[in-house]
Amino acid sequence: MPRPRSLTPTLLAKAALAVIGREGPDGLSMRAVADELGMGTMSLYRYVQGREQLEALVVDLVLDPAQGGPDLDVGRRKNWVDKATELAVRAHAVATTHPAVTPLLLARRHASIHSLRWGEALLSVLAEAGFAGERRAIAFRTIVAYVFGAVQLQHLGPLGGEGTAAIAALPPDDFPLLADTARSARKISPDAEFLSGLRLVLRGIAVK
Amino acid sequence: MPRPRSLTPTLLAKAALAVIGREGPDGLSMRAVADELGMGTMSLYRYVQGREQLEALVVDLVLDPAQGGPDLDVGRRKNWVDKATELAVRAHAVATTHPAVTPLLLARRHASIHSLRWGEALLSVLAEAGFAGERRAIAFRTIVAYVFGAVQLQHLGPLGGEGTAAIAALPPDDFPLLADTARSARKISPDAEFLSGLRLVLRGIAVK
DNA sequence: AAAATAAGAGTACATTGTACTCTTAATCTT
DNA sequence: AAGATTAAGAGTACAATGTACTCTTATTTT
Repeated sequence: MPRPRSLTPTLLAKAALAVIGREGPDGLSMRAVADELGMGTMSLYRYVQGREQLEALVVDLVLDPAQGGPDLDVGRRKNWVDKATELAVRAHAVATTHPAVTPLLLARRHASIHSLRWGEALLSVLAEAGFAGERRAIAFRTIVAYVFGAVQLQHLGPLGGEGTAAIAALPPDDFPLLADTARSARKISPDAEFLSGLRLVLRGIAVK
Repeated sequence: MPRPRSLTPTLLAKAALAVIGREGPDGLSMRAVADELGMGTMSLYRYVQGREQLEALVVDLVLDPAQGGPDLDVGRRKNWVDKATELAVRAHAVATTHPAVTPLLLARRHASIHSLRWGEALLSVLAEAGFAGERRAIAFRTIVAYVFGAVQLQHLGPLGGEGTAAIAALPPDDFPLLADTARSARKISPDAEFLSGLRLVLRGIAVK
């Protein structure tokens, strides 16, 4: 009977994503998204409960496999390490392809169904590999901690980023190893760094 | 010639910490801190450039070894794995002792000198163990990624937390392994979980 | 054509960070 | 001892934000 809705959650999320893309993460506001859609600010509240839920929609959009999120099918690979690597690399790729969304992703990923599906997929890889009970739980949480820790590190730590700037501004004599590491790290691409670290983590889990 | 300052950065940080402790992380505001100190809001700006710097002061205070932050002396231990474990555990302990400060810690740790010192200490442990160049850089970043990923996970994921609530609200049939893992994880204390994961990571780094 | 109902617009307010200006207290000079 | 000096601190004001609440309007069913 009533007037039909003009938006879908996906449309809303895309508008928010466009705003973030144009104005950066801090440019996201209810007003900006409403303007992007040519609507009144308060009209958004017909679709989301508030800003938090809007952010959750963005995260959901980015993580949606149908929209470029991580594909969860790793059936082809032979051993579980390769399968887990594939899942982790895809998650990492998604998180770093949209750098402006990374903070949102880190903060709200746990509320996204796609994120849960990814977790379930990783767990099933571990289960197939024979992990069970507490050992599986630990292995799982360790991988997840590494993946999202690395994403966060990469977000803060790129060469032009705030982290490196702070280090560069310090007396290098007090932090010789940190300076040296920053130099070494400059030669490694973020993707290669992630992969190398991931191999170490998975190796530690794999060894009996 | 002028009137002397009535505050030190430490005093300011302590007031901010008190506010966070009483009102939670979202309760931190320039006004609240000023009230806590019995000053006008704008007077704070004689001591900090803005809110960001105030947050940095809080992080610095929490990470200060002289105030309960991670002690960096691990000379006693025999092998590098034990030393690295000690450093990681201390960092984890600090980060989780002040749960209300955890978000700040994760966001601004890189700007704190104490955090850099911790990094330098960890690197020197790795260097003594014979790691150098890219291998050392990777090992270092891997450990750091795990430590702060785990802190973040623990912050979001405790039983009463938002993460678990979201999982519990879902159709358990779609996420059998996730549900099972949540059950297994409930038996493990956060500290034990952190330590177990850390052992896996360090083992992966140690194996030739 | 009219009624019904949810969609969407508009207004208003509390909360925040902070720019700017004014007042005041402590020190140094004479 | 008194005044000059200078930064400390108070006060005011404003822009940006999230959102509660009310009013209007478009669309579908009767």
